[in-house]
Amino acid sequence: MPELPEVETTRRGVAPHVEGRVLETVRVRETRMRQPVPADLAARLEGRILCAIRRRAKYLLFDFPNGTLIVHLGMSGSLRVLPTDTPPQKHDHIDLIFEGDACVRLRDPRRFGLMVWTSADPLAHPLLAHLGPEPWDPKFSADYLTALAQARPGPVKNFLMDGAVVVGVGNIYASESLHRAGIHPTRPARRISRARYAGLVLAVREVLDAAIQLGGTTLRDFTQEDGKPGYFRNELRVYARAGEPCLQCGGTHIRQRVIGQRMSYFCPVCQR
DNA sequence: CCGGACGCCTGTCGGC
DNA sequence: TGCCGACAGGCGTCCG
Repeated sequence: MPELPEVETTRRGVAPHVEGRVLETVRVRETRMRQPVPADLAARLEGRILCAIRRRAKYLLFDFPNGTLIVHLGMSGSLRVLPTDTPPQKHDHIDLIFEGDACVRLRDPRRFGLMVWTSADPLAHPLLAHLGPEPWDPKFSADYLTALAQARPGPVKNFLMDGAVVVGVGNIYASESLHRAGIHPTRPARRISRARYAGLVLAVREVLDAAIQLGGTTLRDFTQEDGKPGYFRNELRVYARAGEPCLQCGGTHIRQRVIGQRMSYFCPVCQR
């Protein structure tokens, strides 16, 4: 899926087309997602103005005057902005059709994503309430990571991908951030110094910022709102590069190994 | 409380 | 060429 940069890319791409516009029609072709798409979605949304699209972690929040549509892209989801008369293809599950011929279309082949409604504060919704800080939140600091890590004997990669620690860092950007910070992904989180966590905080922000600038990373399913892929794939230094030379040291080939049930990539020389 | 294993889905790819 | 298993960007749940 979309990790944070892909979700933010989607938000930035979609928002200018539809913010401030009336949502005229909701078309749901498939309700079977991670959670069922609510049957009353059209009744709640049609005729309402979309105030803004926010992002929290990997969730998109479509704010309407009467509540918020919470969208998650799962592993294979994407949103496109298309002319209203564009015929849907396989796995195009939901259309939000706005005035001015702008159709926001959700495609999600694996249906791990979701689209649910809340009339209350979306940040207090059970899906969002227990999430950790955004990567750019000052709270996400070396002191914070060092303190949390003391209770975490497991691999730092798992620690970094835990949404209660920091949000938005998935499998690609965990490997990339750890490589840039020179930290081995299997190193126990509690065995990492405050100084190295300071470097990791910077590395995470640097990688995510750069990825957002390039429209995210497309491995397979992800597309930007206009259908283009994310170009950060060309900037990946370790992810999916097993066997290739490390761009940092040049003399070592990138290893791959399953850590916490997820494939991980690292340079055994640059990362300790 | 924690981490680890597993399941949810479909599509694709590599090996035989 | 076809079949079959492994694997894929996430995350909630269950179990020990």
